[in-house]
Amino acid sequence: MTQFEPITTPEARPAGRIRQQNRKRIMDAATREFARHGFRGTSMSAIAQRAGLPKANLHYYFSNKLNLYMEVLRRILELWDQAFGSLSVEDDPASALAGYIRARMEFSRRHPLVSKVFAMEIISGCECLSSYYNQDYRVWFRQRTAVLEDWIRAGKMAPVEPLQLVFLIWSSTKFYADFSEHIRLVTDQGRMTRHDFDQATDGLIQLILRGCGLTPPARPTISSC
Amino acid sequence: MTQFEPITTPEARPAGRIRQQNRKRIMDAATREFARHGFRGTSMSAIAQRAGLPKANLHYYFSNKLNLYMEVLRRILELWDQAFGSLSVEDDPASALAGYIRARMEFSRRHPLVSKVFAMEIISGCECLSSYYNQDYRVWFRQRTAVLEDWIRAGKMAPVEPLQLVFLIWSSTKFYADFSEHIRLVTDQGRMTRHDFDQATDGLIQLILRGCGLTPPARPTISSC
DNA sequence: GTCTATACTGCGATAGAC
DNA sequence: GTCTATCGCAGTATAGAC
Repeated sequence: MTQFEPITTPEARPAGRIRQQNRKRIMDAATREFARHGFRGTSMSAIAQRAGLPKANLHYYFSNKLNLYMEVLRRILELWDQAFGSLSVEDDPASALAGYIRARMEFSRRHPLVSKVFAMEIISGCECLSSYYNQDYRVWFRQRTAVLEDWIRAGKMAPVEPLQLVFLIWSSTKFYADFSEHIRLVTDQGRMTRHDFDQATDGLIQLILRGCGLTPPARPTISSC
Repeated sequence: MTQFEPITTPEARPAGRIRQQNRKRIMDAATREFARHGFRGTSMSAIAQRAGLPKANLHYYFSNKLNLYMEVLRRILELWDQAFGSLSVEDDPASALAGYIRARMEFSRRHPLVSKVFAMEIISGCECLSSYYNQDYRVWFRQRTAVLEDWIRAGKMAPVEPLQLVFLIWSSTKFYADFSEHIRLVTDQGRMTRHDFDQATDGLIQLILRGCGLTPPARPTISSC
């Protein structure tokens, strides 16, 4: 099914530009709404309004609400997989962990809505995500903790419970996306700037690496103040 | 308005036992539902069903859905205030921070639903909580970070950005309540036991305190294995 | 392929019998 | 004070004109 195959069967149709554009418009709008109100709390009309389309139109692109939601989740998981490379035993623990924290913070900064949809789904009980957990993720996760165990066994870092460390990094970085409103209200400032994020990232790296008995590597100061 | 005042005016009525019981039943049921589906995603009928009451009955105890939600939030904030004492400059940083982390983890273990309602509300944009943030909380929060600053200035701990440290503790402990389903699916085990929580708590204390340049105090091993 | 009109369901909330 | 019946409305989804 290449892009240049002649349009014959309806299924194989490579979906016109307008269709793809509208699908994206809808999914972007849906992401915003789902991030704020979760699956049940979101209405198709709200999504339609945000996408600038009549609500009946959504059913032309997505068979139903659940289908749209699943597509949004699927796109999120793709983004996710792209964003975080895998750790390797050969890596230097300090720079590998720092890189991981940095990548996660960058994700929180660039895709806060995506992170929120994910958070909502998990808090709601993972009904739509459980299939995903059963597949590749658990393997990917074990591989990650296994690397940490190897590092500890080799004396490269303090004997930290790998699971706890991964959870710590997960939660502390995700926090800056999911609870941005909490941060905004507590600090009494506007939304965090790129610079704020950089500082928070460096601080987290310092804290966590020191917590693991590691010294943070020289931070790549591309900054321009 | 004591408990023994004669029943005269309707407002001052000390609200019969049954009424108080039913209110609690409803609020408990509501907490479960709100924790799972957020404000918009929760229906009054679902709450009624869980509480074992006809849905019209809820409107007898709470004027409307928003009112019920706000009451649930208010009860949560009370619990919150009770749970976490305030830090003092005189305290020993290590044991004070350890105590704080322990208190938060204990809260996550005992009140996961409460934590989830709170998380949902924040992710949804804090529309109902913003008034709370404007009042005492910000002061309470500043006082807390100020103590950290004092400790750092006195050379009692490493120069960590206080805000980041508080956020780190907030997120890493809240994680065990809000993302319990994620943990369950990743670890492929049942719900975390009390013992699991104790281990996670100790691990977190180790990691965070070392990250702050502190040595964890001897942990109060009341355990009985 | 796209929009308008509408069917049908379940929601929050209320009226009124008891 | 409590329950049954029901209203009005917003929700998802579809039918059918164009």
